Amino acid sequence: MARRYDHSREEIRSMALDAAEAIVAAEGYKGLSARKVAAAIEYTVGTLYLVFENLNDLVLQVNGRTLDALFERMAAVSGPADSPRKRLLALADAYIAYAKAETPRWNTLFEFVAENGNSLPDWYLVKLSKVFGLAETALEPLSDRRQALEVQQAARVLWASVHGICMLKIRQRMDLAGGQSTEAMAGMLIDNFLRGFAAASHGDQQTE
Amino acid sequence: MARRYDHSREEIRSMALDAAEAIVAAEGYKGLSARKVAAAIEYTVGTLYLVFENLNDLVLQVNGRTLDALFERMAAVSGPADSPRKRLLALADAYIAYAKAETPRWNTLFEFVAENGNSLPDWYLVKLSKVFGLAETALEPLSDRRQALEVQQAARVLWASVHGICMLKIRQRMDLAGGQSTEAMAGMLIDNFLRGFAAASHGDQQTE
DNA sequence: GCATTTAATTGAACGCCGTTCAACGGCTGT
DNA sequence: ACAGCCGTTGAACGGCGTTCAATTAAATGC
Repeated sequence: MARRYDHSREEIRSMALDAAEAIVAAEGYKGLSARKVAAAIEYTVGTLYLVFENLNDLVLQVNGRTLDALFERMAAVSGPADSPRKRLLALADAYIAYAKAETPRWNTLFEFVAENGNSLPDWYLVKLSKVFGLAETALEPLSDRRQALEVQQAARVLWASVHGICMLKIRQRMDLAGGQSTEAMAGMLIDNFLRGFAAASHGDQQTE
Repeated sequence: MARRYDHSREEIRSMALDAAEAIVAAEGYKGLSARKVAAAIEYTVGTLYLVFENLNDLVLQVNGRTLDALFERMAAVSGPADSPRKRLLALADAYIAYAKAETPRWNTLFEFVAENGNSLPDWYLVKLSKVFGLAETALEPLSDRRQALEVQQAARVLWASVHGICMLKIRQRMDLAGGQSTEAMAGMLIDNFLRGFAAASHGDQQTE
């Protein structure tokens, strides 16, 4: 049995990604294997290696799709008419909602990363930047009174923080949150950070 | 070759943990295997399973040690004479310094977690709480003017956020930080959050 | 219409992995 | 001297990622 040509390379590629996403959603990152993906699309392992460099590559593509989905969901709630605070809260809620709804997929985003020596391809970094960019865009109106770089840095600090809160809650189901919901924690973060950010004029220093 | 009795169960246990820590430090979590640990302590795989439930159990113990080390380092820099802000900044710096110095060990803390269905044993949660507790203690002086619960929640939000920042920087070596150092990002977070937290009296709401 | 080339696909093979457990053989008590 | 104990072994099982010679159907040339 060879030379079937039922599907083009591109078709096989997307079938494999679909199958991999389904397996991850059902069994998590750990449950994913080349043999399972191959079986699901009714090809054999060898074929997968014609289309993907290796399993890491496949997972990276899956994560790329996840980042796209995340971006879509977040972009949909970010109305330009709203205040920075409202936009950030909406973005955080959307992020948290996605992480809760698609926990295995979201987890895979981070369970994977550390493996290949910390070097991610450019196309992946671009997708990541797009997600971060939403927070930056939301904060942009503040650039009147503040240096643009500082606002950008604030957006990234805030977004990394929202992610940290989300991580804490979802990964370890901890009672370390003091009884707050993920959304409430993110809200507390955003409110206090923005209040502090607005209060400080550029160059201010706290001394104690 | 049987019945050597060179070492007690407890000795084997700690030798295995030492070996596992060394392997993780050298090759990361992914490089760890039961066979490698066994070879390093000059026993065979079977023996490991008399002393640990399974490999997950072994890694959990390793992570327990990591949390202990983290706590020690952080506790050492947290002087009660300092202001909450200074203490938090010092804690964040110590946390970041540990994560940088012992990156594979620190990464293992989070690469492991999601595996066993999100249930962590009590002794592990206690160790985690101790680390979080340092941030809570640092913020305690604020409890004069604020409800104790709110201060505790703020500490946890802040700590999860510091972790998120650390994660972002260390796991993906990203330029998504806008050129700031990890310490600068954590400092920006803490300064703005605390300024905002101090400015808001209890029950205040931002409406826009 | 047949033979040859081409390339898509296979699946066995390699060396790993976590985990289990029947068997081994020094040690201890009698 | 012997039996039984039990700490320890290591082969075995099923699964993993990855490779690549072999297979075979389609495309091409004649």
